Amino acid sequence: MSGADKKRRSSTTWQSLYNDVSGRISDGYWKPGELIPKEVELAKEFGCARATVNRALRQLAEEGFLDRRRKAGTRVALHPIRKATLDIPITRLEVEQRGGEYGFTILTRKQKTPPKQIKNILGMTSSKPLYLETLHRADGKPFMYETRWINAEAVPAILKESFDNISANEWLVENVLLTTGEISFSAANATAMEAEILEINTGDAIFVTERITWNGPDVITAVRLAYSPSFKMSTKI
Amino acid sequence: MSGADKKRRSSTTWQSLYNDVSGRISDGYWKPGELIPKEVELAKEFGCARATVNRALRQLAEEGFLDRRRKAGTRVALHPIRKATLDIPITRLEVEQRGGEYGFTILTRKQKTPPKQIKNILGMTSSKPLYLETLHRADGKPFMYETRWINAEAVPAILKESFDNISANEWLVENVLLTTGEISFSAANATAMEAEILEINTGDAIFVTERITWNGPDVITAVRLAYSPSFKMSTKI
DNA sequence: GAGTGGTCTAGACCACATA
DNA sequence: ATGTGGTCTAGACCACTCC
Repeated sequence: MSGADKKRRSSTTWQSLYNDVSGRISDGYWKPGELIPKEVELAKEFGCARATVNRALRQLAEEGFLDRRRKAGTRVALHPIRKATLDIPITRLEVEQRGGEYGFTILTRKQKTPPKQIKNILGMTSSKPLYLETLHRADGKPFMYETRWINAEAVPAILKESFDNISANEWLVENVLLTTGEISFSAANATAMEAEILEINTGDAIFVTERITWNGPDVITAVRLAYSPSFKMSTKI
Repeated sequence: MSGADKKRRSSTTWQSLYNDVSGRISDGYWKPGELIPKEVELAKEFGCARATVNRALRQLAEEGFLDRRRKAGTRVALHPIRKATLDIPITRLEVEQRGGEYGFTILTRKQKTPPKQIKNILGMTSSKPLYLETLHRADGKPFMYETRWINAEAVPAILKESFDNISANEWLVENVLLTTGEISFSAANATAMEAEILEINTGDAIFVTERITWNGPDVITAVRLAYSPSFKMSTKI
């Protein structure tokens, strides 16, 4: 080996290995359910460090193409579960990304006793939660109708916010960081009231997302978003 | 330092660092938009290797909480875009995970000239694509109605498949690996025909997902799934 | 040009699941 | 008990960006 070679980087990057392994799966060289060589062997075959192999295989496992288990080794996934990643931006950005001009109106804002269903979600609170109804608009036209309950005990500062310039959505995102939550998507027929607010017909199919957000053990907010019928949520997989 | 200490693992793992950094963000020690210390500094502060810091910060960045750029450093995300990851299993598993017994019926199966809209998606093909309508059932009741176009040129083997024991969905997953695609979710009012098939009322809101799947440059399949009204898709974020 | 994150290496120990 | 992936370290070079 010449002196000029002694510092030559291996040309195997984790991404190139990722591609090579992908190729072997997609062209059937390794079949679903099959055990693939262990990290040390792949490292030797590709002339790179085991850490590099690990990086590539971990990525493929995260994406659902490989199943990895200690001692048992790495297998090609039998049922590659595709994972679709949806970005959930604040509504203002969602509208702006679609090229619309954002606006919103607070339709209702008061502290009130929640119905039992919401009470169960928010848990025991000594003070009444804040209830908000907001109509979000794109280019002046109704885009989405939001009904939200906020646990005033967990976020007392919100009672002082006017929401003149910032929606509850955005306020919470900026003031309550690192939350966890559950989100669901479904379809519903617009009620008469929803139809009037969104300027559509009663019974029109609307896309609904519901979210419950926690900060540690405390429920912060429960929200239902009813989108205008033309709404479509999409992503690459 | 005693001999017994010389091999003591550092107690800083990338996950503990992940939690520490998360904590500093959520309790406001580092605020949105703020530059946080560089990797070398954090490594020194936490007494670990830079690679460990990198692992923790990379994870937080992937999850949208940090913005990282070479030279510019690492900042707390201004608008932490939450990412919801949806698992898209094959329909059989989807039904079984909900505790139902899976069944399906092929309602239509023929090669035919597609409407213009589908032709645009599939691209120029010399042979007619395969058109399939499938009703998927859970415990015998309609669960989801699938209409699918398959590019017979890209997957000629599918013309020989009877689909007696395996749905088109599942066949494609097992035979065409490592695809890319686009997926969208929306709501629609059931047409009279859809209502009859799903045993619901015309106009009922149904949850619709549409997918286009590529294998490299070739479109493999375009499919529309119309779910029974009670369907709700949910995930943690 | 210079600073920061991105990645690779070689070696080591650890944790977990299987046999 | 043993084998495999999971992780950590210390050091190095690279690549992208901002100035």
